[in-house]
Amino acid sequence: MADDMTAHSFDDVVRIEEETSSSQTGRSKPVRIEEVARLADVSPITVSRALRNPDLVSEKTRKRILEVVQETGYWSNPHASALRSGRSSIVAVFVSNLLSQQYTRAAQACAQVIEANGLQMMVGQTSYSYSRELTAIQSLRALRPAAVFLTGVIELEENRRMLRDLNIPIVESWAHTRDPIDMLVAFSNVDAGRLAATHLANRGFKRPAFIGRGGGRGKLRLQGFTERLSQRDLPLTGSVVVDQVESIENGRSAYRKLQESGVSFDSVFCANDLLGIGAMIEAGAQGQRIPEDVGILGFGDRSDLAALSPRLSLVGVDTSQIGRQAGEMILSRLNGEEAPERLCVDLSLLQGVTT
Amino acid sequence: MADDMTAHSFDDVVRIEEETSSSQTGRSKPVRIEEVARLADVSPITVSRALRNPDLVSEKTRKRILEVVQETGYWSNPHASALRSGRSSIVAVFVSNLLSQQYTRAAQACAQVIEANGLQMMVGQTSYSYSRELTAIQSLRALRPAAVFLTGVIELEENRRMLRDLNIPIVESWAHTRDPIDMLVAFSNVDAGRLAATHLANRGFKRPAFIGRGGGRGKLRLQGFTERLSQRDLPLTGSVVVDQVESIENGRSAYRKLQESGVSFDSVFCANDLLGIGAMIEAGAQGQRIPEDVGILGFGDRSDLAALSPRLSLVGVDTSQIGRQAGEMILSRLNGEEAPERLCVDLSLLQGVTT
DNA sequence: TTGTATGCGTTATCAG
DNA sequence: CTGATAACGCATACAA
Repeated sequence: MADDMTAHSFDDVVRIEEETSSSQTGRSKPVRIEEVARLADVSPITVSRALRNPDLVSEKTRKRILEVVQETGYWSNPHASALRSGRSSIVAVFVSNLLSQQYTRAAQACAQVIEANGLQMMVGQTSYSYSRELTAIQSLRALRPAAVFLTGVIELEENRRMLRDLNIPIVESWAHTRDPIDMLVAFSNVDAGRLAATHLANRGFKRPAFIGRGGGRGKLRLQGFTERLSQRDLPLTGSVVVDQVESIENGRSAYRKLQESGVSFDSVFCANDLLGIGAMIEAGAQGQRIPEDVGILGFGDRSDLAALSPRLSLVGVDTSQIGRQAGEMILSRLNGEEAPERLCVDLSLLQGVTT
Repeated sequence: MADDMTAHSFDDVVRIEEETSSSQTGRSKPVRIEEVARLADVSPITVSRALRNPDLVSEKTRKRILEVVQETGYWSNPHASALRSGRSSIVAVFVSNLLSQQYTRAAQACAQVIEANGLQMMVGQTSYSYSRELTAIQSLRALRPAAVFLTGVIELEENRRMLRDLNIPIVESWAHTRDPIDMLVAFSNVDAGRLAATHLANRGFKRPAFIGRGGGRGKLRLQGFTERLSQRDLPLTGSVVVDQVESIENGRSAYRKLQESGVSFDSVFCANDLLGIGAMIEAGAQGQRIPEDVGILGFGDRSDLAALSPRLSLVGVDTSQIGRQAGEMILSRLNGEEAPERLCVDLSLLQGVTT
């Protein structure tokens, strides 16, 4: 089969010419502030001010300067700026995993907020590893970032201190913690479990079960789930703890495992992204009617799961809201305004057809 | 339901103390090259050389310098370095969409390669928009990146020129094009279609159909599919063109649409990530046996789809290979070595149970 | 409101 | 192989 695949064809890439190119092209040397100053007939420092603190420059000169900036396409050299001021316009964002949309969605939302304000986002990956975390923080520290946003909470005291010593706005997120390094945007994983239990109880299910990870956030979700169930005088009928939660297949097998355990459940709270979809698919494949025979409730990022499997009911978090909030907190602080130290992001129930 | 959700609990975040902290902490002023030089009893420039061009410094002094660097935790200031040398250690990576694992997987792989060599990755998003592309490129240009990697091909001539004028290694990717700006890592979308057709033919299917996007790469995949089918004396039995390819639901509805079109097909090539899963689920839900009643063939990133739906057969690309190759090409060029101008990434067939 | 003098930390250049 | 000197482009501090 391979042999007839050797020659490859060229894909059609449309080549688009610009309409009226007003911008200078082919320029090898970037414009410097000095040239702008010369053309606007002011000193370099006035240009600098006109761009960073417009209020300090008279209406008239400012206008003239901005015109020249336009014409020349001047863009300040961020390295020179950072070197002199000791602070760059880079906001460092550390995601736990670049491959998980939960985190990239937050990063993206944060980027939108800060980029609108002339800051740039730099994404790094901590890979759930303390040592990677350390290296990432070290090299980013050298860049003198203006602020840091993390999709997680830093646990290692040494890494916490290193970040704190930067003396810049730091936003941790994703989970509550008693003493964040600086600011925090979180949702409660325990509440997620409670909300799931409340919902299943309200929908009239009597024998709820649980599928999820045994540690970390999964554990917390189970804790809230169990607690609220007992408040509603319902038993936790069964539970399956899984390690692998990366694929739909994991959800299917966990569901089968729950069945094999012999308990008689009428509903399941699947406390992790893909587990819910897997359980739904497996139940459907077995010919069970949903939600008449069994109710399935998932958990995860609202937008992700709604796109992936729009019929699934789920306890949802809006992770892009986390990123947006983080961005806004950072901006406030950089502008010298007050910013909340701790923000709580709402969980919500997204009603599909499975409960 | 909401009212009993107001109080939130603190999640258990383990706080970990470092064991034996040999590193200096609480240091507010970073060490400068001057101090290292003083302690090693050489001039600053020798320290600089010892770190960047060890060969130019004698074994003995180099050893002494590196010791001091270790002790002091010296890390060069990238801004000062970039300012003076006109080149930073940042590699700019532009992904079309941060939310698509296809691209982030490539970015991640590229990061692994370059970070091992002391470079840092900065991720930007072009969002499939020419103007976003322009802004992103402009602000990144200011950072004087060492190289650029794009998960796509730049079409707008003005943007192409801007990148070319940077005079640094540029890697485009994802599709073939006649004249890349500099280097290219691509796979052939037409070949993907050919490979799909060959596979279905070899497996004995007689009436293949197609589901995919009507434009861009989808079109190219259909082109190759049709061409190869006719070479094997098979008809294209039916085809459904969709715009939305973001969810499994889109795949399910496309499959129904194909059925409603009245044609009698025995297999489908779904030329986009989630369409294949959707078709597989829908066929299964209707009680059709796979692959006896109908064969389903997907297309996409190997690792993504294997994780999401391991049973689906698919024409796969290893997008992390694209990123890795790009990273290596960049490194070669930065080290003054020769690097290939164009690299072709293999497509492969991942055998699941659906064909 | 604007300008002058100076230095941020590094590396290119050239000399030894 | 090593060092002295200057310069990268901007923003702080202070003066006018």
